[in-house]
Amino acid sequence: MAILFHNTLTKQTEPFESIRRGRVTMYGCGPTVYDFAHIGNFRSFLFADLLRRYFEFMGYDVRQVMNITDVGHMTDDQVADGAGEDKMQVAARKLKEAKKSGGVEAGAVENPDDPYQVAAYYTDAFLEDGRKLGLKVAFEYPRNILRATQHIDDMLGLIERLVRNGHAYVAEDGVVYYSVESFPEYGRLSGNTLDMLREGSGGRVMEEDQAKKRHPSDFMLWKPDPAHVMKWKSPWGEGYPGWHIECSAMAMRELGDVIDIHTGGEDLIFPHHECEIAQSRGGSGETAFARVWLHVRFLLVEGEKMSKRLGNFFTVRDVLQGKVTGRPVHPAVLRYELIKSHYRANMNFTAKGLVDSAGNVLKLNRFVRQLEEETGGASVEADASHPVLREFREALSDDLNVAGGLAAVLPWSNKKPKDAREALGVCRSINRVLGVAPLEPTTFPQGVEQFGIVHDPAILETCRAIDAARADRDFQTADELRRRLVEQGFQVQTSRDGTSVQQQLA
RNA sequence: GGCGCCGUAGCCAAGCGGCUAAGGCAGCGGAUUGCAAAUCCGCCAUCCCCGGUUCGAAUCCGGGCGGCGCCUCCA
Repeated sequence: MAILFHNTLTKQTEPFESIRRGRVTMYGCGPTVYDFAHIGNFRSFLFADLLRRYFEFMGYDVRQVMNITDVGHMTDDQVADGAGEDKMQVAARKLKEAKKSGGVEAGAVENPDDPYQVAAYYTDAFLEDGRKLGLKVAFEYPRNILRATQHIDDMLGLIERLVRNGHAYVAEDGVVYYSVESFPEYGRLSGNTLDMLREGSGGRVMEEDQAKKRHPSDFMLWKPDPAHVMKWKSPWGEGYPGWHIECSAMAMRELGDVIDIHTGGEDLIFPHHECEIAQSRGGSGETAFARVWLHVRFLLVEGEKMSKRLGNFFTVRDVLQGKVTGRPVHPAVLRYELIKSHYRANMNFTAKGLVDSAGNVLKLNRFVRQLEEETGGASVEADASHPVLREFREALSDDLNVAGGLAAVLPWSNKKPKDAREALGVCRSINRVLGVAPLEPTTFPQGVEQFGIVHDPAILETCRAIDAARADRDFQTADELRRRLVEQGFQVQTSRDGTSVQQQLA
């Protein structure tokens, strides 16, 4: 069966064929660690995760690599390459403020002026969030998640090659620039042309800075700057790398000169990915860097662009702690919410959507739990021709149509299956991709409670009190106790068999 | 102004030229219940607009309109 993807590079939906049969190499742009990652970032990371799980589900041997940008790039790079304030310093200042106001636990970062400590703090936070949301690659750190600061040598090697073969030059200010005019295909990915870029740059960049470049779109590979907080020795003086070079250097180091798939948010198409292609191909001489480029659309929050000003800017921890719904959200619910719609359509993140997702996640888990009880947990490997598996596979094979896949699973899970063991096998197969029912025990060894099952003795005692009151026909007391449990975020079921509660997942 | 993606019910969303347009949430009616919740049964859209191709289009083509992104750091 054909696997189809909409390739940004060709602007067409085309059949996928990996470079090496049965193997896929994937590179995805990861987070910068100057702050906590937000849900928009995670939509993109989860897309890469889903893609990787899909290929594994299809029997491919997958190697997925992601970067962590822990080099402090500059706040005003757009005005003049390397201008403004170092983002690590901004992060340090914010951390100090947060420590004062108690926003960050004291001692979390001993010395905020040490950029490596700041980076380590936010890297840990990212990994923690990623693991909660079932991001497989987050469990492989430090393998497969590479930090830019650990790969300066790879970057220097690539820059050297680019200078040597004429794709890069040292300008009179000592900065090493990539010459976009040396690479005829610059602009192919984004649909830009050098002429258009030249015009478009008018009035937006500082003339004096541009004068040192051969073309306004030439971008920085290395900037000598001994005063910079994070700096490394190089043939062009002590300084720091440009922000595009890390991805090229690390992807090629880990995955080879040509990779199968490169992913990222749609905003990265230009300039970041355009520049990556230019650097990588300039260095390798290959006719491609990534054969397929996949880009995730932006996420909106309640119909609006997420911004700190509008107050609709949410980190993963904000959502999990209940900042959106008013009660804690189970990580599987957030995972489901962020993967349920097609990656090439804008998704609208809403409190209502989260609650809806919680309903579906609960339903799927209930279904799996029932099957486990019925079979004692013994599943039968489901035949690939099973209608649900087939539909699921076909939907995902069509440009990773998760919604279509869910459309096959949800109606099916509403009905009692004929063969429970086979059904359980189907669920387990599908869950290797979705990762929500349940959150896989292999990837969540500890720390995440079973879905909705309540162990709190005080709560269970209240349930017994309700039973007692109802037995006495003291309905006023029973109703009052029930009302309190509901207020605390529990779903309460009273029946002849006694009162039981389930934790709301969102 | 240039490049690209998207547009199916209140919300999410399937659909890839042909049975009465999946499914979920919400809503409504009913069963059940001390009352609820949960559960079960039933109801709930002609597919952004216009034109074309076709025996037949939500599905293909052309033109609009709308949303979003990029062209400047950003998933």
